Amino acid sequence: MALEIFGDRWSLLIVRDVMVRGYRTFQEFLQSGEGIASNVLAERLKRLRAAGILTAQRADGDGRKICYQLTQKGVDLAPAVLEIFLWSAKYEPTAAPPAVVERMAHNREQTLQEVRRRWAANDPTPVLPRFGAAR
Amino acid sequence: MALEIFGDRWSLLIVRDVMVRGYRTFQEFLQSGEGIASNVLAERLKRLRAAGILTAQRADGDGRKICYQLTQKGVDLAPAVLEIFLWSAKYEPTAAPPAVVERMAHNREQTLQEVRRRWAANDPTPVLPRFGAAR
DNA sequence: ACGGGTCACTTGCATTACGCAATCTATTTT
DNA sequence: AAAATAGATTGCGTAATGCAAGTGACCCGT
Repeated sequence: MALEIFGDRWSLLIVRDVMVRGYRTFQEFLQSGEGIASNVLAERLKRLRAAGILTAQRADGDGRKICYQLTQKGVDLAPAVLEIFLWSAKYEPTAAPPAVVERMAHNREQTLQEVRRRWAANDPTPVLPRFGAAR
Repeated sequence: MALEIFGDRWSLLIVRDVMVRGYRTFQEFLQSGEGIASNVLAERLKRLRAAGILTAQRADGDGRKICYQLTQKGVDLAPAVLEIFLWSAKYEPTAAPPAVVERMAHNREQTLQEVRRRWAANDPTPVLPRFGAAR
């Protein structure tokens, strides 16, 4: 059940960060406040690419940066990520404002549409603002 | 994002097994074909109970067996489990018949209702028959 | 009521994964 | 050219995992 890929503490978190927080680069993932180690991050990014969930390319304008993006397979995880987020919001203390959670819970399809739209448009604007999204 | 609880290879698999395959006992989990080790299984069951996702009680009729059940918090994971299952069915080889997957994808709410109904009625009949559910 | 089997774990131990800090190479900035 | 930055990689100690064997409680047929 996909747990060969997501059966660890970090993979889904990375997917979520690129999906709803608009993260693109190694540094952004590293400094996301979750505390992943750099070697583990490198290994997970490699694995997510191998699994066809992320793609990577050098950023134009800065040849050092590598720009990670979701594939179709990756963005198709949006419903799962959303449901996990909603469950977490219900049962765990979260920094996300209740109003935002409420809106996402009642407009799931609209929220997903928005995620897909931003993905298709390569729009890195966060779906969830900076308040810690889903801890 | 709940990954302190599910950030491992086995926890969600256990939840799925009790949720849709009707598993209740240690032996059933152990022999589910996934290959979890008994010490790890014991530890995960303990953790899921501590997290308030499972409860345990001795089976009436056999004082050796311990009957694990989902809590409300546990059954509320159904949407997330369903979405992960659908994603897996789409992108991984699965033993589940395409017709079944199709039906679940198009009748999500009905499928979830059925899971909740069986949970409320304490009905261990598998939602997914024996074909390997969601590998 | 005794012996064998079942059930839910535990224990011991080798292997693997992880967290952390330091280091490396390529590229960009000053 | 020198310093800084980005994306990793390496070394190492600790924690988690897999595997086989063992433990104690309980059931069942004789």
